[in-house]
Amino acid sequence: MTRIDTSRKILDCASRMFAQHGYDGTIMDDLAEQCGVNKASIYYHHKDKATLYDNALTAIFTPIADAVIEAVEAQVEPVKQLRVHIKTFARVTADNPCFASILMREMASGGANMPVPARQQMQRILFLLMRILQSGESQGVFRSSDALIIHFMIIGTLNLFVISIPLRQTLPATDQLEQLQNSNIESAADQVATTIIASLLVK
Amino acid sequence: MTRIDTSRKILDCASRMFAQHGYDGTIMDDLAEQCGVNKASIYYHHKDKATLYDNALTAIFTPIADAVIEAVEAQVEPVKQLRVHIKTFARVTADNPCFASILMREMASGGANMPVPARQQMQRILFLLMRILQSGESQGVFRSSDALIIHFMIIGTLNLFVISIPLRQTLPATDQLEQLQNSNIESAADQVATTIIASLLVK
DNA sequence: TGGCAATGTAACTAATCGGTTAATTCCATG
DNA sequence: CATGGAATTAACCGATTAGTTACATTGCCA
Repeated sequence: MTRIDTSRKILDCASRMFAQHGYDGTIMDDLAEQCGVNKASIYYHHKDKATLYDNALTAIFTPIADAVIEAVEAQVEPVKQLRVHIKTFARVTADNPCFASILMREMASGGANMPVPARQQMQRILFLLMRILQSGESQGVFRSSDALIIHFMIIGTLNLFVISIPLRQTLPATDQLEQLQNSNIESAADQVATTIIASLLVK
Repeated sequence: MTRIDTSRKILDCASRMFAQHGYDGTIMDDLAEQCGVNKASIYYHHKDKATLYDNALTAIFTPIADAVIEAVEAQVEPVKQLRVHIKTFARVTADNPCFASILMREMASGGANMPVPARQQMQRILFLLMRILQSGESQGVFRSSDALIIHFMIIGTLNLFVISIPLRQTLPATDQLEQLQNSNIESAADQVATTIIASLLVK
C-alpha cells in the first residue's frame, strides 16, 4: 500500500459506510476493518469522526458540482444547457451513488448539521440552474418558472432513481412489478429533461 | 393519562425524533425526556426500539396511502385521477413532514431494513399510479410511460419540497436566494401535476 | 545511513446507550 | 374499602463506541 493512497482509501470507504448507514450508524471500528486500515490510522489522517464526515462530503460533492458546471458552460443555448445540466447531474450521480444517499439523509435531517462546504456545492448547482432559467427567460425561450421546484424535480427524481437501483434489483419480480420498465439512468435523465423542458418552452 | 394516550404520545414523539435524527441517531433517553414519559414506559408500551420504529412507521405510512387511494377512487377520468393523486399526496405529506424525512432516510439505506408494512404502503401508492396510467393509456388519453419514473418524480420532488421548508425559512435571504419564489406546497403540487400531465397527454 | 512521516498493534478510557428490574402508584371493579 | 392488574418510576447493568496512548515497524528521501 502506497502511503499517499491511505487517506483516500479511508475517505472512499467512509463515504460508502456513511451513505449506507448514516453518520450515527457508521461505527469507526467497522470502518477500520472494512477498509483494511487500523483505527489509529483513521484518526491520524482525519482528526475525528466529524472531520472525517466533512472531508468525505467535500470530496464527494465538489467534483459533482464541478462536472455539472463545466458541462453546462460548454453550451450556449439555454435549452441545451438545461438538458446538459440534467444529464450530467444524472451521470455523475449514478457514478457515485454515495452522493444521493448522503444528500437525501442530510435533507431529511433538515440540513441543519450539513457541512458548509457540501452545502455550498449544492448551492452552486442551484445557482447554475437559476442562471440557465433566467437567460432562457430573457431570451424568450422559457416561460417564467420556479427554479427551486425544478431543482427539486431534477435532484429528487434522479436521486431516488439511483438510490433505488439496488432495491429494485433484489425485489421479487411480481406480476405487477415486472410491468415496470427497467430503464437505466440515461433514459431516466432523458425523460426528466424532456418533461421539464417541454413544460418550460413558451408555446 | 390513559393507556391509549401514552402509547400514542410516545409514537408521535418517536416519529418526530426518528424523522429528524434517524434510527441510530434517536436516543431512547432523549425520547423519554422529550415526550415526558419514563424510559421504562416506552419499553412497556412498545417492546423495544426496533418495534417502536416499526409501529411509528406503520402509523405514519398507512393513513397516507389510505388518503391518496380514497381521493383517487372518487375520480373516474385518468387525468383527474392523476392530478388528485399528486395533490393529495402533497397535502398529506405536508401535513406530516415526518413521513418525507423517514422515507428519504429509508431510501438512502437502500430500503433494506425498512419495515414490511411501511414498504407495502408505498407499493399501494405505486400500484395505484400504475393503474391510473394504464387506464389512461387504454383510453387513449395518455401515451405509454414509465410509472416508476413518474412515481419518483412525484415523491422525490414533493418530499424534497416539504423537507426543505424549515431549511429555507432559516436561510439568510441573499440576493440570489431571494429570487426564489416562496411557493407553498399547493402551488408546488400544481406545478408537478401540470408538468407531468402535460408530458403524458397524447398530442 | 539517519531522520521523519506514516502505519500497525493492542490495550485502555470514559462516556453513552439500549434494555432491565424491583418497587411504587394509579385506578377500575366487586 | 379492598384488591389486583395496569401503568409508571428511579436506579441500575452490561455492552458498545468514540477516541487515546504508548510503542514498534515500515518505507521514503535527503
